[in-house]
Amino acid sequence: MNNPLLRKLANFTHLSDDECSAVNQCCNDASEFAAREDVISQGDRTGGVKLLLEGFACRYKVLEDGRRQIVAYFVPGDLCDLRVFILKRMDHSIGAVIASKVATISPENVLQLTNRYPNLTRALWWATLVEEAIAREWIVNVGQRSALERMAHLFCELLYRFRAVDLNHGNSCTLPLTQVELAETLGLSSVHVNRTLQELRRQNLITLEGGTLTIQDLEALKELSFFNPDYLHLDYSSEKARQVEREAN
Amino acid sequence: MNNPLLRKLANFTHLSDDECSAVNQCCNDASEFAAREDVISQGDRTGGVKLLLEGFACRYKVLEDGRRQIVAYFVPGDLCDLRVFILKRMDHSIGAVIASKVATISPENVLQLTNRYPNLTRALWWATLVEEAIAREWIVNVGQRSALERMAHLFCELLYRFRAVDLNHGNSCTLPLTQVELAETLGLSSVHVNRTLQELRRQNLITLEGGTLTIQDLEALKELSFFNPDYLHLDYSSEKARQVEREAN
DNA sequence: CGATCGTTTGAGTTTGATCAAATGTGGTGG
DNA sequence: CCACCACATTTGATCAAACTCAAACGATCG
Repeated sequence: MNNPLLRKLANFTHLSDDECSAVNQCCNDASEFAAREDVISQGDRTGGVKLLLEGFACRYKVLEDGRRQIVAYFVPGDLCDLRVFILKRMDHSIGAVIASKVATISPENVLQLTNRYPNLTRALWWATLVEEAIAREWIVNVGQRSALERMAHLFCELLYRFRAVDLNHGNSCTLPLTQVELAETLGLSSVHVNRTLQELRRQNLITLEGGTLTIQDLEALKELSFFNPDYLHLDYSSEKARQVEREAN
Repeated sequence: MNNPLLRKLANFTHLSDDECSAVNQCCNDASEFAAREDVISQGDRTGGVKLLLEGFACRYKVLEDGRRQIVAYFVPGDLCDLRVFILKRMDHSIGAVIASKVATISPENVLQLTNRYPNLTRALWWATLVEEAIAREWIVNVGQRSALERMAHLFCELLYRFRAVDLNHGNSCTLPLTQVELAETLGLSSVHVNRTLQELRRQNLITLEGGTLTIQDLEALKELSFFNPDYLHLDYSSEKARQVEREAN
């Protein structure tokens, strides 16, 4: 199970060996992208579905006057909308933040998967719904939360998402963003990001260095930012919970 | 064609009579909601897919301390995620802003539609993708744009969306929100919304009274807010364009 | 060893928030 | 018809959060 997508989907349901290998076969067409290289750019014709296998990437939009807003992060296992190919052109860009490995699943393969494996299809829909929920939460984040809360909330979300694909190390995960990029994510200036980071460090809530984020006090960070993980729908009450239980015994 | 959903989908593709009547049959189970009444609340078990037939509604999330963020508007013809029922519980609420008529399409009916009508299914996917694109644009809006730009951008979007379902009157459309609700949409204080509205009026760009928004100078408003309608994927280059052309001749 | 990029710091400014009060506006009941 | 109430809008004054500009500092890399 070295496919992060499969690890992610396991949070929603159990997948059969058949389903797993079908997914794996679709991921053969993978290519490498350099740090800060676009995987696909605003205005491009849409093609297959992009799946991040390794690395870290983001969706972003650029305004005519150059302002940039990052609207989503891609953690390994994340894919862009299953149905992108329905649209003619991309209305935003996807860029690798660090060197990344991205699989492209052709429209045909997507349709084959969804035609043959209903259970897998449900899992992919789940992933899509979670992606949408995250976008909504980001609106709440920039719309309502203060700079400190905003950043804290983002960090909580990231840890949860890395955990969901087993790519955390305890309360640490990779976060290879510059402060400028963090600013473009949070709707703040880079100077203010710097000061907000310092404040979080001062309160001994996090450390962030060398592209690694460590959350020293997750509970405090969650409380500070009103973080409620429900929107991630990491539904440990179902399959995975039972599996976790079995392993625990 | 008095079903706003069908009018909306016509922006993407031509639907056969069969497909149209299939959709219409699914909309029989409709109920009325009073102004400011919740259609479905955060934490509720998910049920069928909600489709707004008449009125105006919004998605919103409430933080523990009472702050509220509206994360989406529903214009007639809009539906919430086709696959909500995959999730156990709602992570946000949907509320009627004014008295509204909402159809509930059962999961079974959704599955039947998508099994039988591939073309219709593509159209529904398109609608879902547009919804996601709007959410991303809202992140850009609150993240990067100034109060004035933000409000102008929202108004442009609204007009385009009402146009897409033929519910505009020239450059006017319904906008039955209080300034407090506008504030909760734009991530501003209600006081500042008031002043920003005044500024837009002072520049003779809009009027807003009695729940009706009129855009007096759409071009100027678009320019002011860097509004680029691409993200709405109202693809007049395809079917509808041809239809419009035919009608024009 | 410059050159480049990212981070940090300081000072001054601006945007937008908060608080408080006044002013419409529509609806209800006497 | 008017008094009253609830609610929304408008205005003013004050204040804080966050931005901008500018410069310095520190890594890393060819």
